[in-house]
Amino acid sequence: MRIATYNINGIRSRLPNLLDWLAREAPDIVCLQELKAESSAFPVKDIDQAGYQAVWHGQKAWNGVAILARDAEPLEIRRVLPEDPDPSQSRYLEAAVQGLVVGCLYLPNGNPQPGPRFAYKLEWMERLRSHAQTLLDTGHPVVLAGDFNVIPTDFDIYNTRSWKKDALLQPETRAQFQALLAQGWTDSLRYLYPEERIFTFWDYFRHHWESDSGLRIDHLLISPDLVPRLRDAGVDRWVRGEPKASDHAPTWIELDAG
DNA sequence: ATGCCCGAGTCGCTCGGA
Repeated sequence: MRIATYNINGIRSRLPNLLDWLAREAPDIVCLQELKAESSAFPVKDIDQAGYQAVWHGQKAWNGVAILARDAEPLEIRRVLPEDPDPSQSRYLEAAVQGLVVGCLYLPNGNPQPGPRFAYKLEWMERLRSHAQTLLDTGHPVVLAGDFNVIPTDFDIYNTRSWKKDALLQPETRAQFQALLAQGWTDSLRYLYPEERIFTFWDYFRHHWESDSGLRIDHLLISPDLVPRLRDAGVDRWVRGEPKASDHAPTWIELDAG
């Protein structure tokens, strides 16, 4: 079973890219972020014709998350992070699907830093950590997947020179991410490929895709009981090279049947 | 120290993204 996370950066303008990817890679479960569309504008019919059922939580212009399942129905558990500092932002969606609990998240960017946006990011991470502990305590197999907007280490970025002040790699940001992992979560891609340079995002500036100057910020964290089932992980880089591509590439894990 | 390249809405500009 393959589970993917993909920051689509506008589902309306990039629906063809999404459908091409679904048709070619056929992931079983998909977490989408940055729909940039209201819930009423979610392309249910196209997703259905592609063979997927979905739950989604949109928002006008910004944010927005969805969980898709191929030939299965995702059962919504919640559509807001408990005690979210600003629940008007659609950044979290959780569903039960294929015997898993899947949390789809779009963590705040946090720039400029310092400032209220960065404070909101750290507060959100605090709330995520609290909820993540609750999920672990249930004993269910859980995948937390999404755009974390966290560069875990300097090995996860092509070069830190022009990013020193960026919210994505500040010590406080990294400490929060490490504290999350310390609860018992596994960063699946890094776990399987500790020595590989892996990127999931290349910004539109300065020909960063062409020079492979990327970041690893899209993550799939798995609960302890899923580690023995972790078969493989990767990034569908070809998607980033398509015309009108999102600045993120789909990132996935493969799990053995439970 | 700032812009670069994008999508979306307020629409020919600003804002947020990362």
